[in-house]
Amino acid sequence: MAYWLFKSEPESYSFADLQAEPDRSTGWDGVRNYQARNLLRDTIKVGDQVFFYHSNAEPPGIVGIAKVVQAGHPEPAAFDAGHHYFDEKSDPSNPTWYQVRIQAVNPVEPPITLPELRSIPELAGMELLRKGSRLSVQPVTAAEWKLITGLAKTSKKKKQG
DNA sequence: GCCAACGTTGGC
DNA sequence: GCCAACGTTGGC
Repeated sequence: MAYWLFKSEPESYSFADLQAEPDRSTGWDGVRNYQARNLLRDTIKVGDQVFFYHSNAEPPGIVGIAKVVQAGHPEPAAFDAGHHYFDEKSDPSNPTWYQVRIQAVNPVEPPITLPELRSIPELAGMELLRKGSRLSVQPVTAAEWKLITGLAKTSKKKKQG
């Protein structure tokens, strides 16, 4: 069991969009970075848990939790000539791009914002907070996961009084 | 294999 | 909208 953080711009695909899917799940397609592709193809497994992060948002932050329901498999969109993610250089017999399927578990309400994450000394080494970090699929350590989900519960209790 | 040019990401 | 940081491309 491992932990990950997936970035998405809410304007293109939000956590609400994921929750609105018929089975609350989607194939995580459109990743066009080889480091992230390798994680999708080789490393991410069924049952792994995922922070759903909104980038280019106001504010950016973790807005939900999802889980992996299907491990890495070739990304169909890359072979679909009509699709935005079509890649004519990708050979179906040796696919370039991979996806996993994730399913919404629950929203994080209120979201845990980027400034909030930055304010926590224990998270100083987190990939997301690294200067210049752009990886859209990135590992999260068990300690980071535990700490952040703990924050989510705390803020939820506060909200409920 | 080097590296400049270019495109993208994503916080601010 | 700006721009720093990064990845990719392509000329040489």
